[in-house]
Amino acid sequence: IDGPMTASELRRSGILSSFTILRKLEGGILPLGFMKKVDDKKIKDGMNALIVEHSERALLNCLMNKLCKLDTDVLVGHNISGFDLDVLLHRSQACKVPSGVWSRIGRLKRSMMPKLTKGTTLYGSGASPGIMSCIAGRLLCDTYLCSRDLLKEASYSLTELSRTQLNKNREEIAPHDIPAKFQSSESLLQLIDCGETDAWLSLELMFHLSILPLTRQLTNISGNLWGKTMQGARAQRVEYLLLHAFHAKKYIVPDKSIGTSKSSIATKKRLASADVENRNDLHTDEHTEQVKSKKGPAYAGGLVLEPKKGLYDKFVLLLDFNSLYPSIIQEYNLCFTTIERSLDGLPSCLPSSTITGVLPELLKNLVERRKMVKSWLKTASGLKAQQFDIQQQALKLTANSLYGCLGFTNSRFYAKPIAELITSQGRDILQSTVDLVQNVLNLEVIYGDTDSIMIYSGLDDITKARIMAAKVIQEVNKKYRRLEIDLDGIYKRMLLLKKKKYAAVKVQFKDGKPYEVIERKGLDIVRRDWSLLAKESGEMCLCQILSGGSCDDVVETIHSYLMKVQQDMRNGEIELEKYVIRKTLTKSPEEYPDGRNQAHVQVALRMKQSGFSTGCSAGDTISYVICCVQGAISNSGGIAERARHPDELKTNNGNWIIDIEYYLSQQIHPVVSRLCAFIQGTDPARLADCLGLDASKFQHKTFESISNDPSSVLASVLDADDRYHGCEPLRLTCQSCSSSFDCPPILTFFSTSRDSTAMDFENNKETNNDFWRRFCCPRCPEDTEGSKITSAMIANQVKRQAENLISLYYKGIMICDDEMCKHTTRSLNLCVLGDSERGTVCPNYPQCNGHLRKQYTEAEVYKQLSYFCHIFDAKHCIEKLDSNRRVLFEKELKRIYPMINLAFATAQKIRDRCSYGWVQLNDLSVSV
DNA sequence: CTGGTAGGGGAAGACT
DNA sequence: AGTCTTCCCCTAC
Repeated sequence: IDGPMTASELRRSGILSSFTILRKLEGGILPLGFMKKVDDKKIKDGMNALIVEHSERALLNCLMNKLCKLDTDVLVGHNISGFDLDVLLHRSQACKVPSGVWSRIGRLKRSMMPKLTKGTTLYGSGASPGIMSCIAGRLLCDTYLCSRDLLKEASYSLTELSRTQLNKNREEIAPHDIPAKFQSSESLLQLIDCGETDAWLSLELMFHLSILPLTRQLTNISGNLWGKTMQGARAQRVEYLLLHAFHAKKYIVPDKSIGTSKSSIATKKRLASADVENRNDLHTDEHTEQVKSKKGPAYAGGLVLEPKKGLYDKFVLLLDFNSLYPSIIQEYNLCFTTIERSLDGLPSCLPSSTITGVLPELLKNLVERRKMVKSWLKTASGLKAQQFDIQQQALKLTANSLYGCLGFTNSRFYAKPIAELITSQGRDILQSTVDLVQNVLNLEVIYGDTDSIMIYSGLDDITKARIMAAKVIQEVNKKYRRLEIDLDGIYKRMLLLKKKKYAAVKVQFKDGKPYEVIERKGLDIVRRDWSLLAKESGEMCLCQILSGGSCDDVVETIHSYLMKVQQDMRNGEIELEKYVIRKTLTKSPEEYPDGRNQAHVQVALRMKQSGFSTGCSAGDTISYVICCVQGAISNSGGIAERARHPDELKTNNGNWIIDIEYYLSQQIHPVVSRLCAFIQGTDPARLADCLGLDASKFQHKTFESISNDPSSVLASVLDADDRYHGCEPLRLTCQSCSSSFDCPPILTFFSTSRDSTAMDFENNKETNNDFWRRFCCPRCPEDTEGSKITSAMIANQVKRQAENLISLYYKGIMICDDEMCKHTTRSLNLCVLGDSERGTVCPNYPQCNGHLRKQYTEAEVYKQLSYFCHIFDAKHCIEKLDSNRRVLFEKELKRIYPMINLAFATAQKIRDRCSYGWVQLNDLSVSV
C-alpha cells in the first residue's frame, strides 16, 4: 500500500486470486453442457474459482460468506459506491438474506437494514450514509469517484479509463444484452470473462493511480479518516487539519452547524459565539445569506486580464506564481487569529500582528515538509522514490485545498472575510506584476489569469527569451518575502482567442533536446459538449494555424479540409459516433424547470421511459445526436425536440436522420470560425461557403468585425466625402495617349451642377463632370481617334485595380506605426495579427516602441471597393435629387447608363464577394 | 452534507 | 428583428 503497483506485479501468479459466482436467470436454465465447461475452466484457471449457485439468494449468501472469510480490508470497484453496493444490499433485502449474513459485507454485525436510499440523489454523491454504514470496518475504494478527483478526463467510464490510463481495451455489454448471453455456453463464459476483467481493470486502475498510498498520505497529514479521504471529502480533510492545528494551540473551535433551515444555523452560530468569549475566536458569518438557494458567487475571485487577442509567432513567456493563495496567506499572515473583524461588512484589512497566525504557520510547515521530501526524492530510487513522490504530492494537495474551504459555506471554518482578502490580495499582486512588467521593464503583457502572466517577447531566440524571463522573475520576486514567480513555459507560437481560451506550441526539453507540444486551453476542442466531428475539424484547423506554414497554405488547407468534410457528411461517410454530443445531467431529468428546451434532458427522459434504470439520472452523462425527419422541408422545433440517443437512431428505420445542416452550421462552423478569427484570408462567410452554407447569413459577422475596428469609419452615417476619405481614386488610362487620369465619382456630375444651369456646364470643360459628358480622355485633344473611353475599358480597369488592391491586402504587409521607424515586413508565416486595439510589437523592438499594423485592413479594402461602387452609383444619386432636377438629368442618365452599367456591376460583384469573404484572387472571375 | 470564483458559449424567451 | 436576460454546462485558475 505504500507505493504504486505495476501491472506486471499484479499478474504474478500466486499473489492474487479471484472468484466469480454465477446463477441462472429467473425462470431460465443454464446452457446445455455448461457445467462441463465450468469444470474445464476450473482446471485451467487454477485458483480462480467459478461457483454456480441455484438462486439469487444463494448467490448473495455465498458472496457475503466469501467476503467474511477473506475478511477483506478494502472493497474496490468502479462506481461500486454508486451502483454495486446499492444493488447487493437492496437485493439482500428483497431476497430476505438473513441479517447475520448480509452484514458480513462489513465488519460490524447488524440486525437491521439501514435506510439505503437518500433524500436527494446528488451529482457524484456516491453511496448513501446507510450503505456506507453497512461496510463499516472496511475501506471502500471507488475507482470511479477517485478517478474523477485525481484525473482530468473527458469520460470516467471504465472503458475510457482503461484505454487512456491502462492502454487496454474493455468490451462493453449493454445491460439489456445480458439475458441473451445465457443462451450458449460460449457467450456465458464470455460474459463471465467480462465481469472478471472489469474487476481486474478496476483494481489495476486503483494501483495505477496509487490511490491507497496517496489517500493514506493525505489522511496522515490531515488526521481524518482514511475511508473519508477515499470518498473525496476535501472539506472534511481540511476541517480535521485545522481542528488539529487549533487544538494543538489550545484554541476553542466553533461547532459544526449541520442544520438546513436558516434558523437552526443562526442558533448554532449564536451558541458558537457565546461559547467563545476572547477575541481569539473564529470568524463566523452572521449574514446567513441564502445558503441554500441558487448561490451566486459570494465574493470576488481571481483577476483575469483582457487578452490581447491574436496569433503570436515569436516566443511568449508564461510566468506564474507558485501556489499563489497559500503563499498569500503566509506573505500577509492571514489567519482567524490575526485579522481584525469588521462589523460593518466592509472587507477586512491586512493584519498588522507580528505574531505568526495558525494558518500561515501550518502552511509554512507543509511547505517545509514538502521541500524536505522533495530533497529526499532526488537521491532516492525505486519504491522509496515513489513513496516520496506521493508524499510530496499529498502535501501540495493539502496546502492548496485550504483556501477553498475558507470560502466554502458549509465548512466549519467558513471565513468569507479571509477568503475575500486572499483573492483581493491575489488581484492586487497580479495587477502590480503586470504594471511592473509593462511600465518598468517595458515588456508587453498579452494575458494573465489569477496567478499568471504571459509576456510577448518579440524574440526568435529562445536563449534571449530565457534571459528576458530570468530578468522579469528577478524583478518580481524582489518585491515579496514568500511569494515566488517562476517560468512555467515558453511558447513558440500562440493563438490567443479569448479569456481562458487559447492554444500554444510549448517548447519543452528532454535530455537537453527541445521538442514541441501543443497546449490547448478552454477551446471548444477540449470540451466534451461538442461533437467529435466539430472537435476534429477544430483540431485540424488549430494544427494548421500553429504549424507555422504560410498564410496562403494554411487557409487553403483549411478550406479544402472543410469542403472534404462537408462532402463526406453529405455522402454519409461519417460514422454516427462522431456526431455524438455529450452532456452531464446535474439534476434528475424531472427536476429541470425548463427541461423541455434541453436536449440532454429530453433524451434522458425518453431513456427512462423506455426502461433504462441507469445512465439517465443525476450525474450521468447523456449522449445524443441532433436529427431531423427524413424528407422534411424545414426543421421546426427546438434542438431539444430533435435530439435523439444514438441507439434510437439505429432502431427507428430511418425516420430520423442526422441533421447534417445542424452539424455544419452549429457545430463545425462556429468552432472553426472562432479559431480562424485572426487568420488573414478567411472569415466566417468564407468558411461557411466551404461548408456549403449560405454565406450571406454570416455576412453580418464580417461587418461586425469591420465596425469594431476603430481604424474603420462608420460608413453608413457619414456623407460620401467623409465616408471615402483616404480612398485611392480610380485611375483610368487612355489608350491613345497612355496618360492616366482620375475618374470622378458620378455624384460630382450631379452635385457640381446642382446650382448651375445647363449653360454653365456646357462651357465647363475642365471640370470633373466633363468626363461624364464626353467619356473622353481629358488630356487628348477633342475628337482624337482612340481617345474615347469605352464601357468595357472602364470595367476592365476597375477590375484590374480592385485585384491589385486585394493582392496587396493578401501580401499582408505589416507596417510599424512609429513615424520614426516605419518598419515594413511581409508576413510570410501568418504574421502576428494583434488585437485591433493594439498591433503587435515592432520587430525593431526595443529600438522602436511602435506596433505593427496591417498596411491594408479588411475594413480599408472594403472601403476602397465600396468607393469604386460609389463612383458609378448613379441611381443612388438620382434618388437624392428632387423631382425637378431628376427630370433634368433623366436624359443625361439614359446616355450614361450603358457606359457605366458594366463597370458598376463589376465593382459591385467584387465588393460583395469581398464582403462575403471570398477575396481569393482566383475567385475573381468577373466576366467582361 | 461532502472547497472557491471567472468566464465563454448555446439555447430560448422576454423585452424593446 | 435585434438585444438582453436567464439557465445550463463546461472549463481555467
